[in-house]
Amino acid sequence: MKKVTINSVASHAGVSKKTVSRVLNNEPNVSAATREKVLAVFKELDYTPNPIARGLAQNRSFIIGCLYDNPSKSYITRVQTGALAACQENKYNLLIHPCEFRGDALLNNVEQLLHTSRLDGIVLTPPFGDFPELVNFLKSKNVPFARVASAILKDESISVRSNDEQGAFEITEHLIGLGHKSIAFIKGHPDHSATQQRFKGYRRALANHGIEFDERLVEEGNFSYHSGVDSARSILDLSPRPTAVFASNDYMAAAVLKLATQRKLNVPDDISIAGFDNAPIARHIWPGLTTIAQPVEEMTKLAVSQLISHISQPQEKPYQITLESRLITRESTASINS
Amino acid sequence: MKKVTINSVASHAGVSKKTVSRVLNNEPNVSAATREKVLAVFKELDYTPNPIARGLAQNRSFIIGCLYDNPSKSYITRVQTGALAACQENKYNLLIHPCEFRGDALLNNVEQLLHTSRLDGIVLTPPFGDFPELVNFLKSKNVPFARVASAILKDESISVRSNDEQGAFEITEHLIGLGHKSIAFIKGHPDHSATQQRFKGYRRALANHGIEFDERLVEEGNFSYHSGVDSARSILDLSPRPTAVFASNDYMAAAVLKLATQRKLNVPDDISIAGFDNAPIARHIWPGLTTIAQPVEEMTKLAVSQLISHISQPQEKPYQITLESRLITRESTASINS
DNA sequence: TTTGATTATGACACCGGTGTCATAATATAT
DNA sequence: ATATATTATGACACCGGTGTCATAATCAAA
Repeated sequence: MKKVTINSVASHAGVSKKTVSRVLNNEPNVSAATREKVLAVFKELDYTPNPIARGLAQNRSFIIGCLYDNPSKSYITRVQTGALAACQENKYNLLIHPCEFRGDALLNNVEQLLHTSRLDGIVLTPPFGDFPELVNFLKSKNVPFARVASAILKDESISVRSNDEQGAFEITEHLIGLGHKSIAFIKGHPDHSATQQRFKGYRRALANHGIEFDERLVEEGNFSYHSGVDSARSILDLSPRPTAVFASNDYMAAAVLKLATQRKLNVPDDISIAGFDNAPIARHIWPGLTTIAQPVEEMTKLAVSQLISHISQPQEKPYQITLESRLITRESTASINS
Repeated sequence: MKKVTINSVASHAGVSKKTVSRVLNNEPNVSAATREKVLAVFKELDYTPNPIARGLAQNRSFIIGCLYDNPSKSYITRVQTGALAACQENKYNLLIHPCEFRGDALLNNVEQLLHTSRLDGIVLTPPFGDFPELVNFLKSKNVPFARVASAILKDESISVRSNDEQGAFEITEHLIGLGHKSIAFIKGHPDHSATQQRFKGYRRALANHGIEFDERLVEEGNFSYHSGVDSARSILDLSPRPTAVFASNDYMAAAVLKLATQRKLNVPDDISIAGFDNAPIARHIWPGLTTIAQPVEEMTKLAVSQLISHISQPQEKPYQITLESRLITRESTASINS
């Protein structure tokens, strides 16, 4: 099976390769007859342009890099799904780059990545979108990038996020509506802007309902299941014990649930537990976790689409957008009197 | 900042670009002095060869595709981690390709993928390594591929797997050792060869210990949590109820655990539950699941390394290797008398 | 019909590497 | 010292596309 290139198409169609190239790229100044002829040869020979050659000529790789460092596998998978969807629509490839570095090592690692892989753009998923050094580094290198689920920045960068503060507010309000007044809170990883946002939402809900904020009910977690276990221990040891716990993500909430169950506490009768993210585990455990669902795939897809169109048309103005999240109630939260 | 290419290096070092290329690729016939000189210029100019140009010249993309369709996000992440490790060592990129197609649509989809992305090779993760049509298709197209966690094939293809049959045997034996004689079994997805292997291990353990195989204790699942719920319902409705359940993966085992707990059964006192894979959920729930751990990252890394070296040195004989799995006991299984 | 503007097309260089082959430089054998 | 084998190096074409520019073909206006 011989290779089909632009040259074979050109000679087959009896035109120059440049004309074939014009048809390929929908450039103007090709007569309808010629266009038809060339398109027919495309079909006949089953031609697909070679992205490598195109990349060399245009100094592009058609590859988007996706930077992540997240303990939640399900979150990563959702991010990838969204990013892939956008890439496939635009004939781009996605290069995944898990990365644990911080500080200078991070910048070096990313520089290395850009240098060797010749990425056309890069998606920053949490927490990377919230590292000013990294964002400024990319700006200084003129590398197009998009930020997903990161804090709003007063600049021209592409950013798609969801309303963490509002989600946390709603789920806290849900607990308050069930009669809870002593609601413990487990924070997420301090590097993630979502951590601050969710905490803010929690406090705003308390304030809105005249419940005094109590420092002792707040634990520092880092989104990992393990950190949730530690926080859960402290919270369940409190006396009086809070009647509800709101953990900043579902893994930590699951840890609270596991520990509570180990201690023969009944959830939700003895203690209500709420999470965040609607990770698969939220419905895989008993009782199912009340949580907040975010459109992670959609966020990422939007961000990557926008990134790609920005790469092709740099004049286009990038946008920042915030999507809505949604409260999902399951069995882990109940009225305090039930 | 001007671009550094092989030409700038060549003129800077006062040699031809071909000589620079020789140094780059560690080719022979370069004098030590020249080599030093060129290497110094590499450092001085911070030169990295352009993989796109190299790819065009050698008709390679330096991209490995990873085909998957698996309900378990954690499994996918582990596969990706292993594949990435091998790719990075060899300066390859990994293209991830989730794919739900079957039959002809699958072949078309893969052909499309190969055509447009110019992959140098492809990794088949479960269940794709067990689709003869796909394997034969790749062979006929002369596309290098490696199979991960798939059944042994009597051919020359690269394959790395773990011993599912033995793992299932051991965990079943563990249950038998605890005194269980009525052990239900939930099968996995029929497309996966692991499904048959695990079932075989279960039956072999029963036979080895003189326990009669009982068809009624076997349920058909598909590795998804949801299928586990259905199977769990049937099993828990049996009368007499089995004293133990061995599910072919942890998600289905978690479903059994959830349903049992909902029905106020005590695990493991009323019923023991065992899973397979050692997914994160196995230790995120209470009680933690007894399960079999497999070296998924290592398997995939080995497979991809082998694939890449096969691409560079096609004469090298590909190998098939089987790695060991390991029993992990947690709280979900206990002696029948306890 | 002639002229000028516009559209269609192709020749050719270029992107940044690698492969082939000729030749220059050096080492070894006679 | 000469012939021969071996090593080192560079010139040049090529991979498969795109960009630039010259020119041919077509069309509208004078």
